[in-house]
Amino acid sequence: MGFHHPATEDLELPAVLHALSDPQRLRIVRGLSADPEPRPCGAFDVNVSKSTCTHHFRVLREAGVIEQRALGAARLNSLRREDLDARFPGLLDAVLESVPA
Amino acid sequence: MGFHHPATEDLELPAVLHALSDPQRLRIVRGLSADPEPRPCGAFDVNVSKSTCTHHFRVLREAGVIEQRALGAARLNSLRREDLDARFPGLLDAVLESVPA
DNA sequence: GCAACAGTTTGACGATCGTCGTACAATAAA
DNA sequence: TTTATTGTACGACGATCGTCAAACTGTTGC
Repeated sequence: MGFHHPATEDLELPAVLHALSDPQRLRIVRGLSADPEPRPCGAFDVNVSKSTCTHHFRVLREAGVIEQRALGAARLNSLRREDLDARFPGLLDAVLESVPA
Repeated sequence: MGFHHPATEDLELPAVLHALSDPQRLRIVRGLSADPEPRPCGAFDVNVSKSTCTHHFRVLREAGVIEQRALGAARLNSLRREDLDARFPGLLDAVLESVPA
């Protein structure tokens, strides 16, 4: 419950880059960008266990890449695109537009 | 001596992001961007030991962020800006233009 | 109430990371 | 030929990482 979301001005570049440097998390962010509709953790194409999933979403949240909002038992995840663009202009777009490999 | 530099088309986003996610390496890249003149490892504002320095330059090189060219005993480091821009347009600029914290 | 569902917490595991010191190789300068 | 200078190679160290399974909390629905 103690969901900590860093303030926009507290976002740190190394933390954001590290959060984005993992393939699984990159896939989460890509999915969230393709369809910005906030949705629960289970609704992502991530083939790892539940606990690993929790871990990845926490890394993304604590770096300030995503926002997690509780809705009942679920956690609605959304991209903090505005905050990221304000703090690191062009970064998210550059990451997302890179050839999907 | 077996300096391995990945080909442009082999650059991988997670590896590049990981290479850039360390403060020391970020400082190296920033310095190399501020003054693109190729220069030896010792000419950087990095306060770690020699061996750690070698390590950081290798991570950057193997991710394809920098190029290392031997000149006598020294290793001339330069930014692979064109290759990075070709493979991940806008990424390096976004990283470098983010507020220097 | 009870079962199913959605995530978290904890603890563990091997792997990688950032760091160092020492020893080494190669070049440059004396 | 010595003696610096520049950087690499090789362990080593504690810390963090990505992963999992098991147990748990909280919600939804019967």
